[in-house]
Amino acid sequence: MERTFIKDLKDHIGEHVTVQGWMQVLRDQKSMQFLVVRDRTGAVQVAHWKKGNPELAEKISAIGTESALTLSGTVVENEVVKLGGIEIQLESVTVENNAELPLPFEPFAETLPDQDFRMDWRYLDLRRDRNRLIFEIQTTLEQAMRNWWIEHNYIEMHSPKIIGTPSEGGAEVFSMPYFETTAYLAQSPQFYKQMAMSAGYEKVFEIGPVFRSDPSFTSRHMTEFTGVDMEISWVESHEDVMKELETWLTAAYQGVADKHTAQIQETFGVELKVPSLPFPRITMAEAYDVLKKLGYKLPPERKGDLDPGAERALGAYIKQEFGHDFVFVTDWPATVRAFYHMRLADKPHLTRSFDLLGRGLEITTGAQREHRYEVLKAQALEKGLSLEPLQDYLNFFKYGCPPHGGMGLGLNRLLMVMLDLPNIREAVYLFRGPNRLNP
RNA sequence: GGGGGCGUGGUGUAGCGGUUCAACAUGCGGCCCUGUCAAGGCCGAGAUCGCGGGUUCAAAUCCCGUCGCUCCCGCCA
Repeated sequence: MERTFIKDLKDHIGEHVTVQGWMQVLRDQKSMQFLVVRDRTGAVQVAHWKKGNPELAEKISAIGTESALTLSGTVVENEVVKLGGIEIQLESVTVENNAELPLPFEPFAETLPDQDFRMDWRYLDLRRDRNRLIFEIQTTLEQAMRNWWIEHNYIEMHSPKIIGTPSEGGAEVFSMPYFETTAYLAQSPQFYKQMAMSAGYEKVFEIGPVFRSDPSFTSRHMTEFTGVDMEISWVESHEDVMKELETWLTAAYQGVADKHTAQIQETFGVELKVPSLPFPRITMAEAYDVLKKLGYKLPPERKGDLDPGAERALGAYIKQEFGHDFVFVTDWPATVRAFYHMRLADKPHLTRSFDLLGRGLEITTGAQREHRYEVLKAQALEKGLSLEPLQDYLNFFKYGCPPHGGMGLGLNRLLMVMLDLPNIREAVYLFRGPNRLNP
């Protein structure tokens, strides 16, 4: 038995074929039966005259919506058929199940079941073309990212996710028993990609899971998500990191655009635009001026930081002024940044760091790192961190670590921005949040 | 952790003190229909309106508590 994909049926007119897929609709009439069968490549109408084979007719009548089936028949052209002008005249069918669906499966429905309910039945929700397309796009996106890295001599790393010391110091770490001691789930590959700089790998990337124990109930947070990290050596400033990042991200967009532009327009109503280079850049000080001009009021306790509303306002401003979806906000105050961010030489209260906003959503944080052992130690102490648990990390910089920098990007957030998805739960295969561990 | 919103048949909604208030759509089951196509027509099953308490002659409807979901803020990617 050789399977034919539905998109290829037009090349098999008059031939006997076998098709495998799901039964989307059954129209069971007095003398005829019509099925719409869908596989990953499309949908086709299948017709059967009851009189010819009453036994088969009875079998067809019993097929439940969304049953998986293998069918064979002859492909015929028929311009009356609205679905592609062809149909299969059915000869036999094998049905894998007939159970009633717990949720409606309506490809054209305007209202979907509640988000939480759909997550309970995620494996059925994922069958919808729109959802499958998201993960086809994700696959293309990751491949384009990877192609670029490989062309530019990056080394891929897989750092451990079970770690002995919280990697960025906060309370937002998951801990777990680990034999006679306690282990933590990595909040980021931050320390390990910097270790690769000390190891002399010069340019590394990693795509891997990231765990955050934040009790965040928003449309853009998860307790486990896919992090995309890069780190490069011999940079002179965070500007070098931003240049690398924007070039790479543009290539990733190009990869998706080459393959999916039409589908994205059709399914998400979004015109996928490959961002132009360079991305707009704005210092935090300038951002404050813009926000003041826009009349956006930041609470005084923010102290040089932004809040989500300010980020959205900035994103809209950049879109209006520069026609760009992305903006780098640079030179963040040291008070709101991690201790390992390098400071500006002439303004030590500011860091050589940046966030990348996509359509007003924070998708990336990056910086040049402080690679000088003594300075790094001093900055850790200044933040009130104790050096002892950090010692393994600090040691990376003792024996000839080049100046370096890098960034971390949320893959799911990037998909949200790219496809204009309203909720990160749509941009992940299975959502994990404070109240969601199953399925 | 703080704040707002929502919880009505399988699913999505309407009703928001009494009077067709338990409805509509869809799905499901049955019957009808010579080719349908998001098919159509008729009939039917299916909800003590999240749960507990209170107010009232009367509660899906008002109040309190509780649980669940959701969004925003905090935190971040």
